[in-house]
Amino acid sequence: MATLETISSVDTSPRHPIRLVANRTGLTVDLIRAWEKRYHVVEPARSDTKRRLYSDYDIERLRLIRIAKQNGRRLVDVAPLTLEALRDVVSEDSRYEVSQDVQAEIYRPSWTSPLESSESADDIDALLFSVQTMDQHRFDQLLQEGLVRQSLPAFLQTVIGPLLAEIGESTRLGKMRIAHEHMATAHLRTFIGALRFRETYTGNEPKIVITTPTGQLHELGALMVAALVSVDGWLPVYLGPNTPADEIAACAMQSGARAVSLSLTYPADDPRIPTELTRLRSQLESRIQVFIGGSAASHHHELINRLGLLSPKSLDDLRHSLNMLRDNRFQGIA
Amino acid sequence: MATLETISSVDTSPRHPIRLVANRTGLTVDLIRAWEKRYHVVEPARSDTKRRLYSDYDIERLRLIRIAKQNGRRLVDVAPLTLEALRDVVSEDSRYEVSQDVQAEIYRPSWTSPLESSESADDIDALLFSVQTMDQHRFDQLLQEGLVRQSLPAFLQTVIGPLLAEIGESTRLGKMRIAHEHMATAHLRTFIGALRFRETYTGNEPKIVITTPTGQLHELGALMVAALVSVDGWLPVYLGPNTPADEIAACAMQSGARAVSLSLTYPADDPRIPTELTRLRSQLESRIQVFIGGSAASHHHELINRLGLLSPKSLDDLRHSLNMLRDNRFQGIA
DNA sequence: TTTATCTGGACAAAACTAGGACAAACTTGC
DNA sequence: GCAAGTTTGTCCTAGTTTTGTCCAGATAAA
Repeated sequence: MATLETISSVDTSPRHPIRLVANRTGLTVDLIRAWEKRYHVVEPARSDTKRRLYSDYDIERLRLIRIAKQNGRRLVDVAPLTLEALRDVVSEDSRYEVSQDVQAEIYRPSWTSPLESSESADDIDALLFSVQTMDQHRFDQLLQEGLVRQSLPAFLQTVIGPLLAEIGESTRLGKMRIAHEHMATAHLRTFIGALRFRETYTGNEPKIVITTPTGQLHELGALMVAALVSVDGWLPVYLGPNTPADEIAACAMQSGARAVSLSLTYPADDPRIPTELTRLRSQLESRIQVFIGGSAASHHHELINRLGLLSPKSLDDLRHSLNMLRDNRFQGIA
Repeated sequence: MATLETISSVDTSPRHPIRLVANRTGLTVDLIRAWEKRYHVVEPARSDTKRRLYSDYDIERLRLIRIAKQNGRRLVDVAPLTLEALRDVVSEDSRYEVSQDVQAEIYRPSWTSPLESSESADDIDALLFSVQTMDQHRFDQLLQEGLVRQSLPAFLQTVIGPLLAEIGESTRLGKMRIAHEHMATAHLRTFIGALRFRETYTGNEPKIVITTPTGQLHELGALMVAALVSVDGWLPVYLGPNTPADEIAACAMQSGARAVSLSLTYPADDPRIPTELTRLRSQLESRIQVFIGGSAASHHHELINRLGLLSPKSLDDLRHSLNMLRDNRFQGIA
């Protein structure tokens, strides 16, 4: 099954009814027809009884147009664009949409906020509720729907991140059972894991090894990073949680990676962390950049500086650093 | 081995009356007949007195068609598809995308032969090779392809199970690095996790809580069980690894589960196991069955018997026990 | 006897189509 | 900053197709 390579050349054979298109894009049936009527956004083929039949190509375009609109683009402007052009536009916008949202809370500009922060908060509440009622199906469904409404980086940063924090906190305070947390974690693991396959793979991407060091058993942060970087044209080499420094180094070497990303969450003060990080840095070629993220990264600020590692302040910051590294605009320690 | 032939492909022998089919698929009796009348969705065999007799294959197809409809497909489009083709369609829908070229494979007329054991061995070798070369894409691709060739239960039992054992053994002997094992585990976690979405909910399925007890950190066995039981019309409530007995019990109660399945692998002789199992059994209503599986289950044979738990000898055995449990419930009192 | 299934057909609800109306939100020009 | 125009999402009507349910009379099973 050519999951990966076919995404770049999307199937144009018409076969999907309008209802399915609505499901997948998150648009209403009426709206899809209205767009066709007014701007010929898509011109689906017809069955012998005049029913519309859409191709995968059409669906992907509609999905992207929806996101472009959410980012403040006007329909007239994006309607005539090809799939490729749309991808560029959306990818371009996604670099700013998160930071815009942060500003929105402060300045509250009337013109646009790609995602209302209240909307994200509603999403999170709905997700938390489905966890508490152990409604797995609803939980998965909400995750899928949330992703349709915004781009992946925005979704990870405004919904998944806060959701994880909230679940952790609720469990710690006893507002939620451990069983609930486990269920949510297991489903998120599956969901985020599957995201990595959404993006294109050409074979020329620079590689980045992603994992957590020995003692760090929580992998969701690392997995989010893996999903995120693949959007920007990196190929994640994902090792799951709890990998010894020697193994990380060996893996980076064998795969020819340009960077390593580690996620630290719990326990924050594990005594093995300094040892492992030091060991890792010493075994890696100096051209390989090491990023440390996660809620516990700040506990090791000094160590990180001393070893010459990088500790991005947010996922967005990480993306930015990686983009520079990828484009060779980044001269690390030589 | 008797297990192999029973699970290698979905049973096509006709034996189920229409009522049972309706119960298992969530369709009404009338609707099943209407679909047959109009689109020849299924053409069941008949008894000597003209009663319809459906096979497991038919039931599985009907369930998938029901799901496909829910996703917005038209009956005309999905009615003529084979079971395999339907699986792909449903899988594609529930993930919004994935393979674009399934169609090409779908109409390939050749009926693939049930697994040759040598063929499985080849699959496993190829998979191991891709792990050793850290070729993630090849690894994922091989997993996908393997699944197309045989049914999910067969695939889990003949490929994934042995593969896991082999990887574990190779790592223990130093033939493979820990990094390789980690990469393989992480990808398998994603792959098997995603399988659960291929199947689905009518809302009436009996539930089964699936997890591993405190101290057992390996979740792949449990996850395989989750994927497996969903094929047979159970709704898995999956909690990931390392769940305390109290939490398992609470979860079973809140979700109204009919059964609990635990997987034991490593460490095999963890002293917490007896305590946890005893605690679990005492907190659960007696109508809830508890199944213990995994390579370390045999270390606790005596305990399992004493507590009245069940320890199926294989995945196939587990399926069988669960089918009996489920049908007792659906058939009700005669 | 009572309950379940069979066939064939009728009927109704749901979904889709085309064309158009309308109001809210946004832009533009002054 | 206001008025006039534009863009855009939603809704309505009326006619068609698709799909789910129900009925009647007959036969089989429990």
